[in-house]
Amino acid sequence: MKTTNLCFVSDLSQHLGETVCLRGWMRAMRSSGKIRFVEFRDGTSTCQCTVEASKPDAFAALEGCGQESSLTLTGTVREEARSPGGVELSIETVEVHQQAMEYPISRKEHGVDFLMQHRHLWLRSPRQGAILRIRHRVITAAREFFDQRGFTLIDTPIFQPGAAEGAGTLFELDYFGSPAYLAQTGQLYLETAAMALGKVYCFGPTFRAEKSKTRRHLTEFWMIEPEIAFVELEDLQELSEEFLLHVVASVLTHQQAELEELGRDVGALERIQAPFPRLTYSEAVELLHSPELHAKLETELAEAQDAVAQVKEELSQKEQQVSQVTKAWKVEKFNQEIQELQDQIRELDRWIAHQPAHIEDAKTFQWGKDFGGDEETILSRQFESPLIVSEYPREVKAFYMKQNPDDPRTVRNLDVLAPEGYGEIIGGSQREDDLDTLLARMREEGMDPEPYQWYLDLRRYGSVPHGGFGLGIERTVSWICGLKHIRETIPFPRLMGKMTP
RNA sequence: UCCAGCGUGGCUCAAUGGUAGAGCGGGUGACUGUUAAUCACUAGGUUACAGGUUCGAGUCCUGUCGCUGGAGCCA
Repeated sequence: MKTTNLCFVSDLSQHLGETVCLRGWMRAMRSSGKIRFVEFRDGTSTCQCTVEASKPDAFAALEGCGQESSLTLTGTVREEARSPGGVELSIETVEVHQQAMEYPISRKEHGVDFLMQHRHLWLRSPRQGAILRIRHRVITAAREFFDQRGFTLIDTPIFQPGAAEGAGTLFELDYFGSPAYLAQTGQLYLETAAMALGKVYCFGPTFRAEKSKTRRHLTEFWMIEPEIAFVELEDLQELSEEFLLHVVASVLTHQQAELEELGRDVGALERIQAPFPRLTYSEAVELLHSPELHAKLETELAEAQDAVAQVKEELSQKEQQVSQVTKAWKVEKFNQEIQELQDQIRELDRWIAHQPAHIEDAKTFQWGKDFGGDEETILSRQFESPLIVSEYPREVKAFYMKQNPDDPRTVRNLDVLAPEGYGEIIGGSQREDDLDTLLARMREEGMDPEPYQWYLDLRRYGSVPHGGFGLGIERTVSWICGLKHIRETIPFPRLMGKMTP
């Protein structure tokens, strides 16, 4: 498409006084008789454009254009205090590519179900755009981190013959008459590549058939997994720390505008610093049992009750204000805010109601159990930086994790828990590199070693200490963006019972 | 799989068991500085579905389906 002086909205302010051409979509149009205001977006940003009746062709061209009509606009750029953003395009000519009518997503509030059914259009909204840009930054920063350290990208297969972990969580499919499964990790293959190239990573989709309907789960998500020869648990702890610091710093450097669009508390991200707190599983259990923690949880409970009182105060103020408002849509806006406050109160109340049970669970937590979401939340909320928990009981972890030489009850693994209660974003381990120990462990799990001969070969031919971890992209994005639900972190989320669009 | 909550115009929501309504969005018209513009007029409904109770059901009861959140499992 031939255009002259093509320009993007994001750098409009560098073209003051010039005649430029913008291509994009109409987000909204307001009219005041002889002047029309076009809110215009082109994928980089949004700006206000105006056209006056003194330009009859351009003025008429916008007639009948609904929200999301596609347009090419030419006009002059000028400073304008009355325009949001301070810059405005005075339109000279309008080319309408397509007149859109009755765009389903209005600028009012919508329910989640409706938005999810219109996910293909929902992506056009500013908030979703901001999340997708941050997702891109997280992925770019993650790859950059490993690339700069001499890692080689290895693509592991998505069709896989069996499970690395529990088989019940895999999607089974028919592979020319034989059962096959969608990958839930590239790890076993990655280990072979680490023995070939030393430092490797994979980045791809992974699939879990878990029937989880929560704000933290997808059935299809993306994971980046490094795997390194000649490393032990302590090296992995350090690597995961440097890795997360790099990703967070990169987002803070490049995506301030997006974090602001999302209303993210940037301070919480800025306060993250090395060294991250490190606890062994046993220390974490001790922490759960400690009276200091219980006292702190009691304090949190009291604070939450104060918070409820505060929100209720705010609520009654709003309810008073609403009676003085006459415009119907403003009343409705107030009602929406009131609704939100009531939701907040309900959530806090639920948290308060469960808190005694949480404290009790923490007190009575038994060594040997895996941490549930509640324990993870309690632990990670004690720190401002991500928390590294290592050396879990062997029974609750996968067969390939290296047995702890100092304590055969535990393995040399690590989980990294994001702050603010976002839970596990990294899971990994040093791998069992001794053939006999690994075989014994597989027998313990009732696994047939036969299909794993290729994997066991790594322990026969030049075995070395090695390990790696996996970072869930969506959980990381969810945490960095401060989102309530993981479904907004991926363009087309796959959830239990949801495949379209 | 289990527990809880919710299904009313395209969207967001109202409606003591008694005539189904508002705002937004759509359409028509007015307005040269709008910021979810404003104002006037207008079209739009088998209240998720199937039974039941009742003189009368959007509202009460039973079942089905769908959605949402949580548990378990996990990144």
